[in-house]
Amino acid sequence: MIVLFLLLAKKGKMKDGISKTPSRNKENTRQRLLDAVGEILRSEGYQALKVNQIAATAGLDKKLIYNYFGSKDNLVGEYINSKDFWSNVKADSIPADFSDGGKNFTIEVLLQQFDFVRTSAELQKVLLWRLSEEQPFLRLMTQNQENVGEELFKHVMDPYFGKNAQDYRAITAILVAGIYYLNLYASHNGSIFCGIDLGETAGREKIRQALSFLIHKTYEGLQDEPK
Amino acid sequence: MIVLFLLLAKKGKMKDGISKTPSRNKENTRQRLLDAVGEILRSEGYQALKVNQIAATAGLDKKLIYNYFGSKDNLVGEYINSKDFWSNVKADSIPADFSDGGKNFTIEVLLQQFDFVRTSAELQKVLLWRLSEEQPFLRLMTQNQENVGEELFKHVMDPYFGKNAQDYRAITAILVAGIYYLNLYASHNGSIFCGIDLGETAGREKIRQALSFLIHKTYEGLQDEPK
DNA sequence: AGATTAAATCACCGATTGGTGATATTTAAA
DNA sequence: TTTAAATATCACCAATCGGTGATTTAATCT
Repeated sequence: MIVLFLLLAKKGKMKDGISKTPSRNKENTRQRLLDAVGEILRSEGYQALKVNQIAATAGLDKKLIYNYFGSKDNLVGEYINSKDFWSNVKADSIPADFSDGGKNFTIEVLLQQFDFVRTSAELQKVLLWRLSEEQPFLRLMTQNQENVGEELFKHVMDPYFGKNAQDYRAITAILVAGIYYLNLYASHNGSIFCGIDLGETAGREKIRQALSFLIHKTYEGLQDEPK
Repeated sequence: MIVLFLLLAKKGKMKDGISKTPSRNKENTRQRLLDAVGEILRSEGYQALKVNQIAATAGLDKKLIYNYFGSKDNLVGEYINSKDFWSNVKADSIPADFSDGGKNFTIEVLLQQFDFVRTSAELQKVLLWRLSEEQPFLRLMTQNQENVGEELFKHVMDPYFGKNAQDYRAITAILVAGIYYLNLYASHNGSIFCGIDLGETAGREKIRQALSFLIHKTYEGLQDEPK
């Protein structure tokens, strides 16, 4: 009985008594390695993405990384490319009307982005990674992000703000950057920044109100004012 | 003649023909190790702060790190503690009058901070470090920063904004965080963020104007408006 | 000058890193 | 059933990591 179990287990036909996909399967193995990358990235960050670690997490031999992906960078790159981190920013994500120059849409996206970055360990790790290393696949991801944003700016905000379009972009740049940094900061250091406790609901609510306030004032003050 | 030169050089009494402090000097050696930490931090970042690397940069044996500091962390910690990264934010750094609730002072500090982070490789590396690892001496530095800011908020801005004090803090938190992130971003990734090129003078000028604009609007709109 | 002590170097340790050639095992085809 | 090919594992490599005991070198004191 025990022998039978071990035999089946070794054949990869069993897991908790339920048969699973055979382990000796190229596609399945590739996916397990890709999944391991995600798991490590989320839990420990890019620094922990070592070949041995990935293989151990996947429960496979590290040689397979080289067999199926050629290198660790290729494996990691394929994982990153398979993800779409900016889906919630896309114009078609929320079928809003842009008659207000995208004001409400912008507020919506910023607040949404604030919560998303806060709750997504993976995005946090990737953002940090992007600040720490220069990797081709990270460049690709960055280019992707810029393209998504450019589409919005060009068709919605630029026409609305006219000659002040660049000023509006600069403001959103600061706000988005602020959203990123605050969340990265809160995750690793004490969560108090400028006296605001980002670990508390009240503190985060203040940040949300501030974002909303700043966008409101921007749409008020930047529309007509020359220069 | 050659023998004499080698002898003197070996004795550490010569450098480019000029006598220097003797190499067999505890204080001097400690300082050389501390200096090496700074040099590596500025040029390669916290990830490169390995024991072997530090010793090699200082031109000394790594054993001395343990002899004089006990551990690498102690050495690095002593280096970090010896620095004051927030000198330009202190209230006494610029003897301004705060009759405007610190409005001009705030703008001044933010713009100054923007340039300082941009041009200081060391501060950038430390900020990144703080987002990546939890280290006791980084906690200390963070606490220091919070204390400096708290002093300003409590005595200058809080009284001015009254019940909206927390809202003002949230806004500055976003702006400061934005300043940090934008500069970190520009150093490692392509310098274009939200279509603003941070590598160009023009792009950075837009950011400065945006900071100034947002503070102006904040002082306008947050002073009287209830809630 | 010789002895004492502080300062610095050297040689080595076990663990971990990325990477590879040889080998074993399983599946599928003949 | 035998063979061939795909899949996965194993054993090992050189380089680097943090860390330490033994030793050598230089400065200081008598």
